[in-house]
Amino acid sequence: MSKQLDKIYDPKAVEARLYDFWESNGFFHMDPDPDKTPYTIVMPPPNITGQLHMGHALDNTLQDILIRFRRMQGYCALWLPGTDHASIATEAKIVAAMAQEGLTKEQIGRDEFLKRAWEWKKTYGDRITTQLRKLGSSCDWQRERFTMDEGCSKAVKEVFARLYEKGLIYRGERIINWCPHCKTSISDAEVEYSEQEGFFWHLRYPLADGSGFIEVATTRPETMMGDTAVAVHPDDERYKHLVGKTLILPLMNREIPIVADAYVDPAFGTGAVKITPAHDPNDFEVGQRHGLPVINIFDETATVNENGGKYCGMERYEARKAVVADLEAGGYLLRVEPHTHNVGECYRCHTTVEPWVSAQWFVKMAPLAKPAIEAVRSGQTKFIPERFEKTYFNWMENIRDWCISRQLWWGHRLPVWYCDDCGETVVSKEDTVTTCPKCGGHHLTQDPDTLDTWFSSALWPFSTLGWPENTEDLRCFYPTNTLVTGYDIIFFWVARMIFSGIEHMGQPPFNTVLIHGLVRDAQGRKMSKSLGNGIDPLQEIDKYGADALRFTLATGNSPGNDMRYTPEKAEASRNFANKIWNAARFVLMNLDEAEPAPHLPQTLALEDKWILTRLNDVVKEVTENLEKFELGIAVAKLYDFIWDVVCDWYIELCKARLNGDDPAAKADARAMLVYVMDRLLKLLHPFMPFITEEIWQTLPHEGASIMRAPWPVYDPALNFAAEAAEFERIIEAVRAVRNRRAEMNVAPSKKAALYVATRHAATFQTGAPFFARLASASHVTVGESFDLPGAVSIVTADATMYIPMDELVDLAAERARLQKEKEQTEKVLAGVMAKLNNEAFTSKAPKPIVDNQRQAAEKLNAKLRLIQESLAALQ
RNA sequence: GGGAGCAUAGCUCAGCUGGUUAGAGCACCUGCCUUACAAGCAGGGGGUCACAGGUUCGAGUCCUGUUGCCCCCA
Repeated sequence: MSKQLDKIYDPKAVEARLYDFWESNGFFHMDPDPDKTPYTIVMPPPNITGQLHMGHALDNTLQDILIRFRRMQGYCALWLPGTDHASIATEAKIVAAMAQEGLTKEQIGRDEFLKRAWEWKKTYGDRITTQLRKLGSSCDWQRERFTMDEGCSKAVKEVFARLYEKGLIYRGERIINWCPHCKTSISDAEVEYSEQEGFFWHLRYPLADGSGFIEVATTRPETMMGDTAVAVHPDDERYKHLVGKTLILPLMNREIPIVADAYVDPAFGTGAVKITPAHDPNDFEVGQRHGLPVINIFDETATVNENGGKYCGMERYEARKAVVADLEAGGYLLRVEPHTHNVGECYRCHTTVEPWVSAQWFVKMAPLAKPAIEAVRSGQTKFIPERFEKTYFNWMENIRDWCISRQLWWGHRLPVWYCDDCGETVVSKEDTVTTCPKCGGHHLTQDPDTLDTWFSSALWPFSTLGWPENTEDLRCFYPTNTLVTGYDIIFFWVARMIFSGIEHMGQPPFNTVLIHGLVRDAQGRKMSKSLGNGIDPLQEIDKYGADALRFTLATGNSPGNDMRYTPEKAEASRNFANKIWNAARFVLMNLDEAEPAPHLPQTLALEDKWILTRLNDVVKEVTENLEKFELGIAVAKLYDFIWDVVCDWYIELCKARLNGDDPAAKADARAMLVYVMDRLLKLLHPFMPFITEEIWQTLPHEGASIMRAPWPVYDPALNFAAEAAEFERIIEAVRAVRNRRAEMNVAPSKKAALYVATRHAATFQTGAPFFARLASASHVTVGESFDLPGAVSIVTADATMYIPMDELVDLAAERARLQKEKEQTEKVLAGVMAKLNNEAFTSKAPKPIVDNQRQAAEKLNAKLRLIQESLAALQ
């Protein structure tokens, strides 16, 4: 015995050590290599505010599996990591932290605030990357990037300037989504809608000429101070005669027109809608069409401003109460009915968003969306699963211009200056602009706003590779290959990367988007901070090991689907790790000091040919599954093969030779075990990197690390289909004996002689030692037939086996059992024969399927014959 | 209102382009400390694959409809 392993695998003892070993040896690093095909993944950069959560764990596990697989396959495999400045999320956290000290950002000013933000980045940015290391992520840390580092900032300015010059970025006074808590605009994608119980207030707006009134219904009475019209459908007979007349806006005593607009649904409510262009996106458009004034009644905190008359200074919900009370007092409130409606919330702080008119910067989407749609339509970029392409098309085809300016301080400041002298707008890639290109003035002020955090993320696949410089990295690794991410950020990020890549690089940023779902809790609920049901992956790593966590996440996963995480699954994965560990212990304890590197022995036993054939199949299938991104299927196959085939059978089979007297056979068995383990560890390495490395290093091996070892390849020379099938006969017979003994409650320790009557004498002669070891046979006799009255008989398609155990045999029970087995076999055979006797089946079904059924029938017939013989012998 | 997904063993889920007698893990039952592993070994019970039609030689798998549950978009 050369080395010894503990009885139980202890992840804590190996993970940190192996990670350091990999990282310090540069095994994660990849330089452009003209002799290799590149394979690139850019990591979705986690926010610097974040802790590693299950979503990250899943996302990065999948990426790591793919990159380790491709690296072993010999690709120039680069996984580029980094973090995101997450403007709004980070700023909110810093503001909250400052509030603890009783400070506001206005008090300390922009420069001081940014200083704090960078300190924050320094403190918390490293936390998440440390956590990614614990997971085993084999990303190239030498290339780690940050969305606000120098290179990314340069790319941002470059893109902004280019798009501005092309007229694809513009500034405009528009209605946008405003978060009164974060005090910034947000994009359409950043608004989440939720159903809320509310009310429909029916109001009476009197006609100016005193001839009556119009009834309007609204969910937001407090916005009435900003009403500038009432709209009805042009074909609505009820109101046709009123169009063009004016109404007196209650409480405000302002005259507003009645307009006709097809936007109004006559069947909804009263068919008359109050129009508040400043505070409703649809009303804004109606207002545009009819040239209505826009009266903004809220300030940046959604508090009523001076346009709101006596309600000035009231917060929006307070104003609602006051307005409703006054309407009621004035006789304008007709009735109130309950009503559920969709309310938009800020995706960061969940404050109800206020539609608000303000001057913002936008990206003109139509020209960018068109080629981005085409790239997916043509298959240049594929989504897995494909159905997400529909989601993507639907969004891209109905996309509105992207509001990119944010009234925040943490982020990329707009590269825009305004000339104080002549009012010129200057966009520049330079850090500062001192002279106005129009009037030559020197008084320029930079726009105080920053960019939407997703503006820089959209450039991630090329900004991280050196763009706008034409670097070697960029030439080698762009376009990247696979983007792995959740369906929840297809709009935020994936779509924007695609159009950005096409616009600035001339081709889409990746060819495959592998979409995964959410990791939910045991009850299927979304893990969330507010529910407190989040499971900390680091705690799970601590309990079960990183490999077990990874294995769990990979096993339960199929593309696009959510999964549940339960500790029981992690436990099962840990048990699997321990199983491999112990298999390795067994191999190890049989090895000599001087055991050579993995190789095949000169002489292959029948069981060797069987396992090599099976292994070969697994190599082929797992490789294919991984290439098709069927990671969950690949890992399940490995699990089954390693546990059920190698551990439960092959290792047990090898014990016959290892414990025998033939030194040559012993050496062969040892070599085979080393060879098989070597292959298995390699196949499993992408999923369970730590334990596979630890074992691989202990066993004879070639190379410095398993993570740089070559991926196993299917070898036609090692395909022994006929011998493998021959060996399966033995396995089937062993199973049948065990089964029979278990039924009879015979303890394994109670050995008994076994007589095998078969036409495959040679095969069963070879299998004799296995019956002894695996089927509690004290002695095995193989022959053509035996006359053993009163013995227990066991029938397979290839053999009838007898165990003389007189004291245990109840002849009547034995007959009943055989009768039952006979009936069962007949039933199955009948099903098969029904197919074979069906002319339509034999003529139309593919030949292999028909042959398969023929063989099945043959086997069943053989078995039936043997059962009948046994029954006859019992008479 | 538009679109997508899911429904398979008690629980969690596989089942890829239709093809042996529908699988796994956990749970359950029986027997085992067989010198790698009790986090284990051997065996077992348990499913009208949501429902109703259809296509096909053949449907858990494809089509249509129904029901239920979730999700996204407006």
